Amino acid sequence: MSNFIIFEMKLKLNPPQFNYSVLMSIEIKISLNDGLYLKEPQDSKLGRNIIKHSILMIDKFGFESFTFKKLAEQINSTEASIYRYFENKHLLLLFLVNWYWEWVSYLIGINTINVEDPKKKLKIIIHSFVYASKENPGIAYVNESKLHGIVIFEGNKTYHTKEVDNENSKGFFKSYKDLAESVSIVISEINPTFKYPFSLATNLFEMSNNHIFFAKHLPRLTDISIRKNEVDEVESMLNFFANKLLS
Amino acid sequence: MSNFIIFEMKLKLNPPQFNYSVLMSIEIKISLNDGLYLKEPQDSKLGRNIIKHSILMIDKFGFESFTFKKLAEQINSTEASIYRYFENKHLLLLFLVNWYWEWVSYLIGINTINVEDPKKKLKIIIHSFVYASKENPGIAYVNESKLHGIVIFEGNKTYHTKEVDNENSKGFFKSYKDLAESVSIVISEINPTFKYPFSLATNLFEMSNNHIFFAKHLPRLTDISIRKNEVDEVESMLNFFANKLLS
DNA sequence: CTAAAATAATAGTATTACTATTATAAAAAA
DNA sequence: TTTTTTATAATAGTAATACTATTATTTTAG
Repeated sequence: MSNFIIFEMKLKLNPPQFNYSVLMSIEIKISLNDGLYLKEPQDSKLGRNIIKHSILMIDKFGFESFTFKKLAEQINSTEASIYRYFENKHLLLLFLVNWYWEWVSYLIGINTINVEDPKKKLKIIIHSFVYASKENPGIAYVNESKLHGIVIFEGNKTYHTKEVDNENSKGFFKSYKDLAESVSIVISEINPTFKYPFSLATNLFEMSNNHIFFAKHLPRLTDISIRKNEVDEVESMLNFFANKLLS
Repeated sequence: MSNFIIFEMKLKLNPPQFNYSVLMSIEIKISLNDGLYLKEPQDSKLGRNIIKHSILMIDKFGFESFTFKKLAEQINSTEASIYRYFENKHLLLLFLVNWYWEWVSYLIGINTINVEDPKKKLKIIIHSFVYASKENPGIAYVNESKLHGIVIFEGNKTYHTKEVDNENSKGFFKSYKDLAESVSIVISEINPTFKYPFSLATNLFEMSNNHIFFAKHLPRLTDISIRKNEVDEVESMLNFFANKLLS
């Protein structure tokens, strides 16, 4: 697992001496394939700013009209400085999406700890797919909710390029594949004779994103409606599909 | 239905007179929402050339690196002339993808004529999703097989843009929605109590394209393998999913 | 044969996606 | 503390892209 946890202790000495308080903060750092960036953005203020504001800007204006120049203006830096962190905007998007895949894996990990029943596990997995954004906001420079929006909107542009095979060989999709595999294991625990555990795993993930999108933008392509709570409905639908297929 | 058929008769008079032969050709013209183009490309030689070679070039080099300039060079025309047919390359892609959706609808239409049993109908639908390209090549200027490749690779870029809502309101996705609806009707015939006929319809279509792609480029995301015949396998998988869900 | 329409040729513009160079500021090492 | 290293900012420049505009030439239709 490429997630790890840093415990950081801050000692705040209020004047006068002896009258002090101790503050403890826990921070999760998700570490990703280092081919995705030129310089680890999570380790510097500028880097974290790039992450933070690229999420906000891509969410707001869309990936196509997002440029490093505009981002630089936004964070009062320069195009050249951003290029020292990311080779190009496609790899920045890939970084963000990988971050999201790892985040979902992490959520599934902590929420299924001590859960034995694979059926319950799969329910939690489905919940994590749909509600990944609403969980406790873990990292200050990542708005998980908007990042989820980006994954829904732009996620599959990361692999629908002529560079897939090349990038795949460098492990740029490993986080997604690991996620799919861990889900497929649960699926096989529920029904060891089920022939399509990987396909179902990815399909549940893709379907979750697709139908949240369809409900909002192309409602005639789905039975989910935003009039009710669309994410709840998507969750029920995925549970229904999974249960029926694995029964 | 926006498909119609033109019967055209060509009379070839071989010199000398009286020694003649008659040649009859049937051509299908798929007509699409006229907001997709500035000038109907199917009605002129240059227009048909644009369609033909844009399919070949997008399939070969990918949508991102496809430009009107390169296309113009390829067909010995000019950028400006292409712009008289299509406002921009995104709308050209949307035109092509709509053409494909209509083509699949057309195939389903002719192949399910006189078929009563909705289960058989759904089987034919799934076969059409997977094998749309291998059916009789209908139109000289469209390489259906490569167009299917484009839909697999670039299809969902057509709606993952900030213009979706605007373009949807102009009916630019009508062909897809009509296709989904016609499939959903068959699904409801099979099982009238099934709660997600539209979702299943689109999911079967998307899944077909996704898993053909995954098998080739991200094999750990699917159970389909290219070692065997991947399209056949996808077809079996979709049939299994549909049958199980509707049972 | 003429008029109208379609296409080609050519030129030009703002923006994008970068690369390169130098100056300055901040952090780490001596 | 000073020096050295490293990170960032400022500035400039380039090839390609996604167009628009204008005029010339060719094709088609009446």
